[in-house]
Amino acid sequence: MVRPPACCGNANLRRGLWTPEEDAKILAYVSKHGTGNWTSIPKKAGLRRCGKSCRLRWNNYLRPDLNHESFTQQEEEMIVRLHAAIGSRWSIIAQQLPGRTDNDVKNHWNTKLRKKLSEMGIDPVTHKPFSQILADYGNINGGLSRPSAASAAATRSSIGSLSRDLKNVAHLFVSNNNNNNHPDKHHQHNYSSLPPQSSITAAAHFMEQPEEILPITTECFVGNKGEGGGGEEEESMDLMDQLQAIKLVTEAAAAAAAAGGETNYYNDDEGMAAMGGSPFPSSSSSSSTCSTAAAAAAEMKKSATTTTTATTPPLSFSWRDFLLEDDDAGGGAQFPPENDGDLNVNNGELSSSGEQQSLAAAAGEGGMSRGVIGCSNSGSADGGGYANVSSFVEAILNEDERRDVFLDFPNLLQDPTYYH
DNA sequence: AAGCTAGACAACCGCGTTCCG
DNA sequence: TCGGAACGCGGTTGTCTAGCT
Repeated sequence: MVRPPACCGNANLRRGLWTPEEDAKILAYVSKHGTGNWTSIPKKAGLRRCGKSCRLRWNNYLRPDLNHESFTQQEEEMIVRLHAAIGSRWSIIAQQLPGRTDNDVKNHWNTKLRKKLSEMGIDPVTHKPFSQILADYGNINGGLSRPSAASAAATRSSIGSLSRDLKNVAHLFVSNNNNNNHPDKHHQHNYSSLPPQSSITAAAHFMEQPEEILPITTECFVGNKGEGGGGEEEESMDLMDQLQAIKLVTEAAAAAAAAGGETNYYNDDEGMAAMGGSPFPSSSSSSSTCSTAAAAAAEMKKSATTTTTATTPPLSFSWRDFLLEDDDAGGGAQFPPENDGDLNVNNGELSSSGEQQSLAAAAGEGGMSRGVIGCSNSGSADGGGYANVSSFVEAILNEDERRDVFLDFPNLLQDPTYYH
């Protein structure tokens, strides 16, 4: 029999949905004192909740830097791609989506994206077509014939080398950015001497080396996290570094495609049709193949100021990209996707102006449904309903509390990193 | 109008990890 | 070094709403 957590075992503690009054209390308290020890916060704030519940409420809903609007197309792409790469590591995926929590991402995946993929005939777990899974199953039973061994091996080789290359590029990234993060000098590749742009060249070069055959699995990305003491592999690469590696390689693939005159824009009408009958609207520019942080930031800033522009390139995204077909698929599905897989900068609309949006997101009309502040779920796709409403925090705090907060902590409601 | 159902999402639970005395 | 508390994370459940019959 497992003993319930001490903080939650008290029968006098409230559970269930939060009331606006409770939200106001915790907001007022955190505004003044920050988020220290969560177990003591409910008591000090006058809440009959356990600390864990308070922390969850704060992290998942009340934090001023959260984006309460519906997920954008770019965010959905990011989620699906990252899920294909690393599986249900929601917190890591959420880190790539400013203003989103792991719970947000997880819920959105479970309610929307998984279903979308399934409707497209793609297994949301393996990101392979159901038909291929069935075919593979048949193969296991000695059934269906496969394409020529030569072509299959070639494809497998390129994928295998890619998985290795991801690690190599990640090391490059690590050595370029952390300088001394890797204790083992053996892993400090020469590429660290290359300028940042050269990483793309290096990555592209890696992708042409088929001499090693390694299966590409999620373990290629997460297997050596070192979590729980299980990291036997000598290269204990941080997952965020791995994500950066994915980014680099996808950039390299995009650059290679561009050099070869290939584009992947709207090249999958079938997939688009499956997603709802039309290509995704190009709600913002995400054309960045920029390789430097400065360029990415500039791109992000640019896109943040435009919602729709006729001149911005169409979204370089195909749902086929999300297929993780292996050897005999032959349908153009590749990993990584050909187009730009920039993991960090695609959400310009959320980042630079994100805090203002998130502050305003859940207040205003429709922001108080279900008796819980901010459960608007209005899903206004253009966010127009949020532009001029008072902030989310303001909506919760009453007049006096608000005044106190602004007087005592003028930066609180403007700096999303205030608490961290 | 009432009942039913599916969708959406907030919140909880349990477990592993990290922190700290 | 050890043990307990705190924290973080992923899976699951609960609750509410909207739409349909």
